[in-house]
Amino acid sequence: MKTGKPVLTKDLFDQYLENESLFVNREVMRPSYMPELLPHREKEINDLANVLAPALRGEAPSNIFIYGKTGTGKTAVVKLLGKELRKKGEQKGKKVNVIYLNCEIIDTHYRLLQNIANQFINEWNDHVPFTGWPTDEVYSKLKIMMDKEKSVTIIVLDEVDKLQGDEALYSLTRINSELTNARISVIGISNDLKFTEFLDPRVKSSLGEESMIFDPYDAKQLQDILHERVKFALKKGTVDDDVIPLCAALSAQEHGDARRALDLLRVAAELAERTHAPKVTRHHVRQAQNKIELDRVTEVVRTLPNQSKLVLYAVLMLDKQSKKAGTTQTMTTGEVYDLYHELCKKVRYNCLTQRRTADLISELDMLGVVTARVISKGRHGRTTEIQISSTSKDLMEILHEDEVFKDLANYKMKEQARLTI
DNA sequence: CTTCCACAGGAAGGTCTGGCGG
DNA sequence: CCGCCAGACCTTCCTGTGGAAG
Repeated sequence: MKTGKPVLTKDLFDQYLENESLFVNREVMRPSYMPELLPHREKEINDLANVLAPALRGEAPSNIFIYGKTGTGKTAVVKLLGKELRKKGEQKGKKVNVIYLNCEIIDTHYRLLQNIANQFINEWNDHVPFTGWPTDEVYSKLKIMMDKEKSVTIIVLDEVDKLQGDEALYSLTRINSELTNARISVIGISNDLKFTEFLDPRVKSSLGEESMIFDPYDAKQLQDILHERVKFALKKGTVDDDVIPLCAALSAQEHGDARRALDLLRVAAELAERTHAPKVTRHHVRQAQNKIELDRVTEVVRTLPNQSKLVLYAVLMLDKQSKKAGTTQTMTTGEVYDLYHELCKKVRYNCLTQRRTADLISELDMLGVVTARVISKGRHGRTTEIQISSTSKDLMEILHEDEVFKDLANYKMKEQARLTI
């Protein structure tokens, strides 16, 4: 830089490498990381182990359903036990297959069977293509493959409620009676307690032989989980004493979601690192909370339908205007609707009714983009008071990404009358 | 106390899309 | 391919209402 020459990339990276990193192993803090130790899930691990144990004697364990909110350790427990089971099976000479499938990605009957079948390809060289075969044929092929293997297979279906239709589940439960040498059992994981209510009764009875519920963690338990991970993820002494309790408390308020707690701490540490701070502090946690929330809101706004975007645009314009005038930053349904109406004409959209617009506003409220509450102004009627949420300051730019809204960037509001109110 | 504003928000019905069984 | 149905999305019409002004 002193010589005026362009900075070489090498120097840039050198600078990065010279910076002391707070992390020892960043991966440990990511949601995808599978820990060896799961604090406060000992009971669940034990119970599930008891259910699965028959697999080691070559018998099929009961099918089981596992419920629990996000971040309560369902997947982690199942994966951990799957690993153990495979290991133990090898030691004992009883082969146990554990196949983990996420039904959010593998969501149709065909793809489910295809994926299971392809787990066996290394031994028998047949391969099932990702499309082209009739589903029945995949099914019978699968049966042949499994019978040749003569082993117990445990199929884990994560997010099983995302699976389309129940034929897929039905055929999996039916398969046992058509196998001679092999056995399968199914573990279904879901965060929807009412999921089984809508299932075919036959599937329901055979699949729900056992069930387990994972309760959310409380703040104390979350602290233990965080401590356990921090040991491996961050350097010693880089985390202030009050940081972990804070992360735990904030996440416990939500749902007791361990994933959130870890995210919070990881983002906080990343922010600290970026500002070359020697330690992660409370301050960073607060910043992290804002960042996570901002990222969430940004994503929500990007994927909003255009009419909702336009309504939001009107809200943002009114907010900007009232701030310029130094008045309080709230507005009413009527004001928003009037401006929205104007904007509609400007961009040649067909304008929705006030009734519908009111619904869109309350949707924005539920998504946490704006805050809306019903108030009465006495003689001046009853209305909803709207405010943009604290994290939604710079949403205008996101809306401008959309072609339709670009033209509005230099659009000025006509009416000045309400400034005097 | 009554009045009455400016909406809230429920009910019912219309239109369109997309999946599904025959 | 067609008819059917469910559900998303809107409209029309409606009744209900908190509380400052009168």
